[in-house]
Amino acid sequence: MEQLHIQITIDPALYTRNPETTELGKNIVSKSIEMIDELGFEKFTFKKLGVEINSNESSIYRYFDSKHTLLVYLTSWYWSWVEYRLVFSTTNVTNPEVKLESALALITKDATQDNEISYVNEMLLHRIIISESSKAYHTKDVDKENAKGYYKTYKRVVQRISDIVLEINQDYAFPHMLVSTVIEGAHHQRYFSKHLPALTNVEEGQNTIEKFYTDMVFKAIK
Amino acid sequence: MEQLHIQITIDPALYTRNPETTELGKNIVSKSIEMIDELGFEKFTFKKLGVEINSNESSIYRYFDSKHTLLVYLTSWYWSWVEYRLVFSTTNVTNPEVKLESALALITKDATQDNEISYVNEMLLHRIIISESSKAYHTKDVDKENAKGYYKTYKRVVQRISDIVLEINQDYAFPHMLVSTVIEGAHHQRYFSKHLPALTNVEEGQNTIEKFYTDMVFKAIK
DNA sequence: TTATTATAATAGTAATACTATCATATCTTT
DNA sequence: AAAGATATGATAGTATTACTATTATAATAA
Repeated sequence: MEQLHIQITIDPALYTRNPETTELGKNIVSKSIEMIDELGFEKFTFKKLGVEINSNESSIYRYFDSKHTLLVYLTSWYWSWVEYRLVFSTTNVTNPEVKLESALALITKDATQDNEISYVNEMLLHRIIISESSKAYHTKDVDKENAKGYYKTYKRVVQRISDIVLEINQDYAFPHMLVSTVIEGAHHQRYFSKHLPALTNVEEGQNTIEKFYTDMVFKAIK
Repeated sequence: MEQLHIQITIDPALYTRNPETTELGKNIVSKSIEMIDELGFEKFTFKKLGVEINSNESSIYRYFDSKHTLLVYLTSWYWSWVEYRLVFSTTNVTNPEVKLESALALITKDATQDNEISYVNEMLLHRIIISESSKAYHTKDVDKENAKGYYKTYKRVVQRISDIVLEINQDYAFPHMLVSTVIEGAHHQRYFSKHLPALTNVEEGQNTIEKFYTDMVFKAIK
């Protein structure tokens, strides 16, 4: 993709100090992605992160008030990034079928290295989203957090793709369900293919996940 | 459903002492379901459970060696229960389309109170599965635990329904993906309808989730 | 140069997820 | 009925977690 020097803007509700504005902040985001990928969210701690970036636990707390909000921040970042690429790849495309195909490719394809934003490793982030992101909203505080706008960017992506679905068939009754099923499903299938293959039919290097969901969606809305 | 006095058998790998064999064990299972539903998995602890059942933390550890294995135990129990009802509702049915419809109803419908096994509140358990069960396999230890058979019952349910799909269309290439997509999807949609309604099109009392997935599956495999 | 702000270092707290030990109650076997 | 085995309960202890609070120091802006 072209180098556009875009900036992903995150809702200030998700941080106490904006990590994008300082070196320390960017280190926190950058290294936390690596460490959550490596340790898993449960074993990742701000103390360990502090050691890795030669900083201090207390300094990290000035940017994020808990490791939970950091996770929500990362998922929000991820969905903003998806939204950007979604808009980029669908504007000026008139045929809604073609648009939907690009959109589905975007949400079902394996992420490839793509260094648009220097301090975020999008490939690792994608892996975190697959294995950890559901923990962001499976909390007893979902409703409170939803009210604060924590999940806005995810909802916006679902809305945009649902709109494309409705362009193709305005009478289809379940566009949001269909789109969120594909998004969550693609994550699950990718996780299952690695860890619980009995739950999938994924074949290496065959784009099975993309094929399966593209086929499913177009049949569903016809 | 008929009272058959069935017993759900759980793989001994999932407990250190079989909770079904003692009053204390049954209390642990019973009350843990209530408490996980109420507090969420993160805030639930063996200490709090001990207080509630007038027993002791250390006694609970004699049945389950961690709260994580207790969660896996509960999900395994749930899938065994689903499998039992699945077999019950599909044997002697010759038409595979009818079988698939029952199977889909079973995995997409809202659970109703059904006191077959006295000490397990299946309705609450279903709610736990919806909001907490993905935490059971989103661990860094999945592979190890999978090797120990922790997710066997879930896989068996997926296999059985996949077999029905293949009875209808033996050339369909993605039966396991389709079935696991529906199972996970139905849980997500039910959770979203309560907490993140922008991601669904659920309408109260309309069986939207069942309708959506039934429609989707039959179109997909044709 | 002073004032402001950011960061680092240290200490402290309540809770968590356990493990270990020992006493007591209960149940089984002879 | 006594002796032995087993289950449970009570208590204590540990390392770690997820923070909060305080103070010192370094870097930057007015």
